[in-house]
Amino acid sequence: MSTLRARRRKRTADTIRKAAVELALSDGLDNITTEMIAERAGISLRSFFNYFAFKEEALLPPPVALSDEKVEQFVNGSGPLLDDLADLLVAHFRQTEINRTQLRALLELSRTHPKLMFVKDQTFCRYEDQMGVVIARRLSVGPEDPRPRLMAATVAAAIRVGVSRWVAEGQGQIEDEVLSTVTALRDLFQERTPGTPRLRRL
Amino acid sequence: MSTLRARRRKRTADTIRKAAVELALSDGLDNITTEMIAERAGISLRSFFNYFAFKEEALLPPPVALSDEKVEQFVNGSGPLLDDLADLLVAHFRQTEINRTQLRALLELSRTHPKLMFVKDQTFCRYEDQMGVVIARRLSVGPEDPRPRLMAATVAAAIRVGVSRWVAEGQGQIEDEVLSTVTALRDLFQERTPGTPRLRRL
DNA sequence: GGCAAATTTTGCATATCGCGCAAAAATAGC
DNA sequence: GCTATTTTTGCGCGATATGCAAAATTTGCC
Repeated sequence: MSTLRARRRKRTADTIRKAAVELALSDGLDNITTEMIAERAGISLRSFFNYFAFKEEALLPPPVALSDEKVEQFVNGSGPLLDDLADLLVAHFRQTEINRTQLRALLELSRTHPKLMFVKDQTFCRYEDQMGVVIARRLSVGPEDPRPRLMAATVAAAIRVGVSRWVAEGQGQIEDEVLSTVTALRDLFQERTPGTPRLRRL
Repeated sequence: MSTLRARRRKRTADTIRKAAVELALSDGLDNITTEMIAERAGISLRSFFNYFAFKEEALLPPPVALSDEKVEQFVNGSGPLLDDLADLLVAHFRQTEINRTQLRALLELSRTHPKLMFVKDQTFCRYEDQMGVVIARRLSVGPEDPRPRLMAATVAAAIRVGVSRWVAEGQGQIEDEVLSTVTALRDLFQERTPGTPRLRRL
C-alpha cells in the first residue's frame, strides 16, 4: 500500500506517455516502435508492457474521473437536468489541461489506427458510463429504466461533437464549446412548425 | 471492370468471413489465428491480407449503404424530421439480416478487443456520416451549420443504444427497438416541471 | 482454341508486437 | 541490515502484418 511506490509508478507512466507522444508527433505513429519509446523513456522494452498493454495506450492521457463533490451537486440539483449536467461537465473540462494542437493530431491519427481509436473510445465510454450512473441516481430510477442510458449516450455524443469542433476550429476554452453543444440538445428535435422544419439556431 | 471478378471477390470475402466467425465463436477470438481462418476458407495466409487489413476485420459484416430511394424520400419528406428519419432507419434495418445470438457474442468480444471495436465503430461512424449528409440536404443547410452533425451524432448514439438493448434482451425485430429508441430522443430532455424532473416514459 | 496482357494468388523474408517465465534488481517492513 | 515483496529486465517464442517477386489465374482478343 506504499504511496511512494504508487507515485513512482505514476511518474514513470507519465514519462513514457511524454516520450510516446513526442515521438509520434515528430516521426509519425507508423515510424516509431515500442522499443524507441522505451529507450527514450529510459526503461526496457519489456517494462513498457508492464505499464501499457499496447503501444497506443501510451498516447492518450489517462481518463479523469468526475469530481465526487460536483457529482453530488448534480444528483441533488434542482434546475433543469440538462443545465445541471452541463454544469458538471463544464467543471470537469475546466480542470483538464489539454493541448489543442496535440489533441487534434492524436484524434486525426486515431481515425486510421485501430488501437488508438480503441483507447479514445474507452475514454468516452467511461464518461458515458459514469453519466449513466449519476443520471440514474438523480432521477431515482433503477437499472431497468432506459432513459439514463439513452441520455448519457446522447450527451456523450454531444461531447464528442463539441470536442471535435473545438479541436478543429474552437477559439475559446474547450468547456465553452462542450457547454454550447450539450445544451443545444434540448431543442434539437423540437420543430416549431411541423412540415416546414425551422429549427432554433445553435 | 469485369463484374465477374468483382462477384468472385465478394464470394471469397464472404467465405473468409464465414470461416472467421465460425472459428471465433467456437474457439474464442484469442485462440484462433489468421492462418487457421485462411486454411478453413481455402486460401493462403498471404491472400487473407489481400482481402482484409487485419484479422478482426473479417468478423463483422460489411457496412450496407442506405437505400438511395429511401434517402430521397427522407430528404423530400414533410413530416417531423425525427419521424421521417426513423422511417429511413426502419427501412434500412428491416433489410439487414442479423443473427441476434451471433451479434451479441461479437459485440461482447469487441468490448475487450481493440481492433474488433475499431471495425464496429467504423460501421457506426459510417452511418453517422451518411445521416449527417442527408440531414443537411433535408434542412438545405451547408457544412457550416452544426445541427446536422449534432443530430446525426445523437441519432447514431440512439441507434447504438437500441441495437445494444435488442441484442441483450429484445424480443421482436431489431427495427422496432431502434425505432422506439430513436423517437424517444424528441422529448428526452423536455421536462414537464422544471425543478422536479418528471420525464415521459420511453 | 490459343496467345498476350492484366490481375490475383502465393511463398518467402522480415520487422514488430505482445506475452510467459524466471532471474536480477529495487524497495518495504521490521 | 536482513528478509520478504514488488518491480524491472532479459530471453524466447508465436502471431501479426507488410513488401516483393514469382507463379498461377483470368481476361480480352484474334
